[in-house]
Amino acid sequence: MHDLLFDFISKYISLTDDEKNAIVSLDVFRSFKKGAALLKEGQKSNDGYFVLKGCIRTYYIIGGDEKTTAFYTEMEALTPHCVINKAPSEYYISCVEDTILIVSNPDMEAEMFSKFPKFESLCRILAEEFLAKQQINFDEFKTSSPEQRYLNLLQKRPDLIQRVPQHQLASYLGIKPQSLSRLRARILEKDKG
Amino acid sequence: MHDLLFDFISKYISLTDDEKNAIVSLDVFRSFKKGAALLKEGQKSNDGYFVLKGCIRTYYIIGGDEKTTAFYTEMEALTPHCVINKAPSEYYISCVEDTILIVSNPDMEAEMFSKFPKFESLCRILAEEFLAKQQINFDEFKTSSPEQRYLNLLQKRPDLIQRVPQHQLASYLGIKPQSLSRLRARILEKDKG
DNA sequence: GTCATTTCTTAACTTAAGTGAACGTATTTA
DNA sequence: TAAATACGTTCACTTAAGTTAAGAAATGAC
Repeated sequence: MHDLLFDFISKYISLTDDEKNAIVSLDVFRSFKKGAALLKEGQKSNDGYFVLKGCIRTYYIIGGDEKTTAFYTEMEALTPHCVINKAPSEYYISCVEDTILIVSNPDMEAEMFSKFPKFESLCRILAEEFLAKQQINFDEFKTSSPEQRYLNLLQKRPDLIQRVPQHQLASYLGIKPQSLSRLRARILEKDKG
Repeated sequence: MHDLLFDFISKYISLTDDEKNAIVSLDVFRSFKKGAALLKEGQKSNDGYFVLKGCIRTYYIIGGDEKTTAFYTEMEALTPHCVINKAPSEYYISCVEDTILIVSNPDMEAEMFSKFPKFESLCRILAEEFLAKQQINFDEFKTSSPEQRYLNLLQKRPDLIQRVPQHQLASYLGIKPQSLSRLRARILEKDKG
């Protein structure tokens, strides 16, 4: 379990045994059951998440129905907006599967950063990297049709299509569940013809 | 000009005169004319940008036409994807108006970070903040119709609608210029009725 | 100032997504 | 186990975006 994390970190910076021990001793590894709620609309929280195993999603409830906007899987990090702007959360976060997370908070991070400045470098690099990736995702979303977005997802994150219910995928693709059904039927029809 | 920058930074961290001088002596302030190209598809570059005054945009050329995906205005930073992944750029960057930028690169940043670790904190905080903001933008985009997105933009960045040509706004909203024209006519019609 | 180009709008037609409803099939849970 | 709920698909209909084309208005170049 810890090795998963350290292998990942080693791609960016090298850690001494001291530093590894410091992380482990923070005791931040947490397990959650499928469906568990991590954050609800209106709540304030300081918790940031890093997915070691499993899958979590963010969703809004708009006009009574769920709009899933993001999925975070292995080695992806999420700092909810409410942690940054210190306001009640606009959205929900819950577990799509049984999930193991690192749960951190700003105080803990500040302490780690002052003890081991290297960690702040790591966080900066990860944030910049994820930001650039996120921008590309957004660009692709804007410049393609729902059908293209689905086909793109099929290429880039085929696991998601297996792991996640259709109606959650639909809003992730910016459409209604019925439209996703139809669109998939359309694609199958094309492949046949 | 420098005050613009220092006032902005002072919201996050406090700088000594030494540190301010270090920034100024880097000599990173650059002026560009409207329409100037900062980066082209296929080019490699290490330059990151911070907008002091003016407006720049990123765009792709897909099937022969421009797809504008982002605008950066005063006090917004852009580290192009090609700087992060060290590959040729997928997109273009150019100036929408006469613009004054800070142009930085990883070597320069590394030097500043080691001399003044505070700058790395600043960059981490800005990246995390921008990432959370970006996520909210993306969420809003996914969960709304083109018309809602236009109305939303009218609320949140009314300046853009003045500063930027319609056809660039259209792709920024994820639609064709004709659809934006029609959509605006539809809104005007509603307001009248 | 004139010409050429780009930008914006309008219109008619095509295509695909939204909507509301029905139905079969899991999955829960009492 | 039975009833209830949630999920995915299909259908008919509505609405809005894409496409193609044409023309008016603004901008830029010479």
